[in-house]
Amino acid sequence: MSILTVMSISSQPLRVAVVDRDSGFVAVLSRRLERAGWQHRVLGSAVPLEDLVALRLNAVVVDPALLGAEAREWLARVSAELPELGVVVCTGPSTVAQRVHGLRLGADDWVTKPCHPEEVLARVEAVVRRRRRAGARAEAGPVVAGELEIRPELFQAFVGGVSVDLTRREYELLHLLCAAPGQVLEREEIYQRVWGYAMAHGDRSVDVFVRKLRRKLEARSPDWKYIHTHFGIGYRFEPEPVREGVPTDAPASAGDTAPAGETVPAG
Amino acid sequence: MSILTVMSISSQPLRVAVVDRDSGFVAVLSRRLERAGWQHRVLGSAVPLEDLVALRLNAVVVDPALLGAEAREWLARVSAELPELGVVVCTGPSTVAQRVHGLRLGADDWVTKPCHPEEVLARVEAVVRRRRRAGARAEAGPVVAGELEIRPELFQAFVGGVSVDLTRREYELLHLLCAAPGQVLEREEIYQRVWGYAMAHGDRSVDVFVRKLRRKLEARSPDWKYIHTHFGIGYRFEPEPVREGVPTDAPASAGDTAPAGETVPAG
DNA sequence: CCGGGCGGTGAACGGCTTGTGAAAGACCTG
DNA sequence: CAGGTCTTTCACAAGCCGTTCACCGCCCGG
Repeated sequence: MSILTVMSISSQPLRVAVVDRDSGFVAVLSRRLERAGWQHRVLGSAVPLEDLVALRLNAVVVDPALLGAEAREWLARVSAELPELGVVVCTGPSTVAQRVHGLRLGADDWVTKPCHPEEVLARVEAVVRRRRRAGARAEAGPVVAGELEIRPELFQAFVGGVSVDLTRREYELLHLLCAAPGQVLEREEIYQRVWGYAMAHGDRSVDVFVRKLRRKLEARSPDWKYIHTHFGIGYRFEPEPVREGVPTDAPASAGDTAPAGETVPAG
Repeated sequence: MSILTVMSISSQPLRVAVVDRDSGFVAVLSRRLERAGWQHRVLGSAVPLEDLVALRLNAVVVDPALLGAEAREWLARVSAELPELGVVVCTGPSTVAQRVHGLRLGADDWVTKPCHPEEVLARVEAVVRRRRRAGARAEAGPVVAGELEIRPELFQAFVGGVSVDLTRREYELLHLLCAAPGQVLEREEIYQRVWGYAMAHGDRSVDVFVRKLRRKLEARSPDWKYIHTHFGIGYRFEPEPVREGVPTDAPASAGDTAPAGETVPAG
């Protein structure tokens, strides 16, 4: 219980529609939603998809009994046409509901009444969280930086087309650096954005992970340097790596005059 | 109510023939079809294909018991000559072998009696929808990944042409993984899409079924690794499996450059 | 030239995640 | 209702990863 409360507090308010006629259920759930600070609207019957769009909802809690025989179709359309909208089916103990569920209609989750409002909230949150993450990953286009390629939709990084095995932190750190090529990122900011909270004084995690990344990347393309150190500040990612050791003669002279740290790519 | 309007627009009435002699079943289903506004016709025995064409049907619900010895041929011909026509086989208790056999001959789906008329309707709708956009989408098309092949129309998987005995959950999990080769899928997403609802905290079902799949697959092709673990994230399926233990020397240099991590499948 | 601070690096510890076998429970079948 | 299969849950083992620490080298300011 207390856990659920904490969770709903920590998450930002959501916009939810409840499509149900069970007055008792609606009343309890409604109160709970209000207490969580979520904006919600109770609907006595299903509405056209267009109206759902107009409500700018994050999720909808619906009893398919109100949808009749078209429940399946409705849910399928919502799922297909409103990818941002989470759908939690909330049914009575009927067996038909279970069959419908078995037929995989397109809802994200289901709850059987009677149930705790807490549970509904928790499931709605889980569904929305998942939808958001999936959407974000699908939206975030691939990042290409020289031989290096990051594909968020695959959750993977590639060097020269070959996938690099990265842990979660490694991947997120590399993604962050790659997304801002040529830009110097302060340690504090890196930590904040990868770890999600403020860096404690004396924490060396960022350094250690930069080390790990360097090792894994340079194992693939030796004598290329992707991550540069800025003393007293942080790190910088270079998409067009500068060859170390042997300075590539031709570019070297031209390169020294102007571009050294510059982002200006092959162009 | 408004939803009904939406629904009737989206799922237009279908034309269905029911080939069955089970009077109880036919009566119930008939009434339900009428209520859904579908035009339907009950046939006491199988009819020549030409007549089916004349009826301009969207789908046919048929008990193969009525087809007698010609059941196989009939189904095969329907499948071959009437690609627009969905076929839902509705039988009494049958073995998996019989079902698979029927599906192999061209049926799109099957239901076992006794069953809820809702279920029949739902399956017919699904089948018609699938047929309508067939060909273009690989929705129900076979998935081929290296030696592994998945044929949704048979509900079966094959390794090197030999079928693998999989349970429902195993099959669906493998299908999901295969459909996204090279992609890292998070546990929550896997659970959501295979189980159909949100994963509860601490649920280990995905792990257990990955274990089962690994065991069955690797029993067929030892020292090949299909399913890779991404610590703290989820799993990834590799269509072009990497041989474990001994790094294949010759292919290693050539192979590393291109094929390994590539996601781009055949089509 | 020297010293202090900062970053590089390797290793080790602890916690958390996953692998794995088995038992309990749900479901279907006969 | 009995028997089997499939699914879920549980407990323990194994392994990985993230963090921290210590030491050393390097950069920068004096």
